[in-house]
Amino acid sequence: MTFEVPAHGAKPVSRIRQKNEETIIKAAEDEFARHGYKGTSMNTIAQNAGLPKANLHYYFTNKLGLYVAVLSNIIELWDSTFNTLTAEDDPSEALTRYIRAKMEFSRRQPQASRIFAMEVISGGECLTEYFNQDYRAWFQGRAGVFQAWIDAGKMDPVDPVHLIFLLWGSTQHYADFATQICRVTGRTRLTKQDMEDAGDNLIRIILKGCGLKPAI
Amino acid sequence: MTFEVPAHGAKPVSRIRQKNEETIIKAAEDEFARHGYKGTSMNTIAQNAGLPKANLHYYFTNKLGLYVAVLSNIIELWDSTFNTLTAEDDPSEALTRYIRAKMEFSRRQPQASRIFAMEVISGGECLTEYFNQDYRAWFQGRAGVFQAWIDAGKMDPVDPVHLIFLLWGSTQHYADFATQICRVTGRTRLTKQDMEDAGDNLIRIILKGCGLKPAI
DNA sequence: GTCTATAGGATGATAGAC
DNA sequence: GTCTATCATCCTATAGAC
Repeated sequence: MTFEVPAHGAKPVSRIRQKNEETIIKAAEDEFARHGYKGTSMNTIAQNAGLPKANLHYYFTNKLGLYVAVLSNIIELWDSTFNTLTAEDDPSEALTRYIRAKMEFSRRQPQASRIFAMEVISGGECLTEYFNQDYRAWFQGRAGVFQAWIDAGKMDPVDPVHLIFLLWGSTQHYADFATQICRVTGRTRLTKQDMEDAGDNLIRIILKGCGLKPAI
Repeated sequence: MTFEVPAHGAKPVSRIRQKNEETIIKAAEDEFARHGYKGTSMNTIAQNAGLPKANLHYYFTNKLGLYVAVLSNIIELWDSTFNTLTAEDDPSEALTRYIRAKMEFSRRQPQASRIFAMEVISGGECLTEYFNQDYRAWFQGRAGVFQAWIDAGKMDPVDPVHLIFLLWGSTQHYADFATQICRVTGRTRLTKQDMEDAGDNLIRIILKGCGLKPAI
């Protein structure tokens, strides 16, 4: 268990506040993923969190504030998955690891993926802070890793930027479109095995498509 | 110009009704794509359509009715793009054509793609009619085309079902996540050229990844 | 810190004149 | 078929007692 050490001058975060905020954010995540920002009411979140509605406003002032808190939470998770690749890595191994990590994310955090997707689809106004200069630089850095591999003759000269979109689109699809996938394949939900099969398939096609030998 | 020939006993569809319904659906599409179902108000749609709010209710009774009408419209477009592949086709040519068609759809009908995506992400309750037995059979048929190619030794033994999800996910990403793509690449919008480059890249990687020689 | 009661605003829907 | 005026509902947010 870790203690919150408040910065000098900042208010200490009480144990009870931390716990309640977590409960509320969790409940909010489920609702926002299912019904979008507007489609979610503070009332429903309060019920799912087992707290009176006024408490949500006590902790988060606004509905928008709560939503942004949920989004920030998601983005922390997002970033943590994103920095596994370096130019020194073996391309096959690194790409395999990355695809597995993204599929694992789609499996374990589908709501997070969906909230992020809905936010981006509807213009992503709450993500302007996130989609800033740093983000663009970070993205160029990621693309640079692929470019380094290409320049070293380790993989085909594909467009690194579009390769990243291919990786994102194909892996996130399993979280965001799970409903459609289940309907079409006659499943009620996607099992761990389903997701691993999907990941293996992506790894096989994308690696070969980039002129890489499978690392497995 | 085609005339609407009403079925026996059905009400004739007046010229003015047809025109107004089109105007309303178009305005509704823009709003639903941008703000989702709940986030869209009949008031705003009416303003964008240049009609008084009460007219919307005259033509569509419900907000839900209007939304379903918009969705149906989208699904017609959807289906028309989906039946280009047959087992007799050359796999490389057919896949190339299919990816191009999907990218063209993402370019020309991004709102349609986004509305469909948001509906699926949030559970797709309005699509239960669409996601029916026929849909599943149709999907199996599509997968069967790939399986036939595999059985004939024309391509690698990839999982046909997951290949379809790869095609869908990677192409739709360019419509649904256009905001993120623009932010990250420093564009204000995706041009026709951007989309063609993206399509070419997908074609190169996916065809090679399935053991197919490029058809171009 | 917690919770009830309620203000204040927006929205879907309809009645009814034209 | 068109449009104004209005109702009823729901939701965010806050005041104020405990």
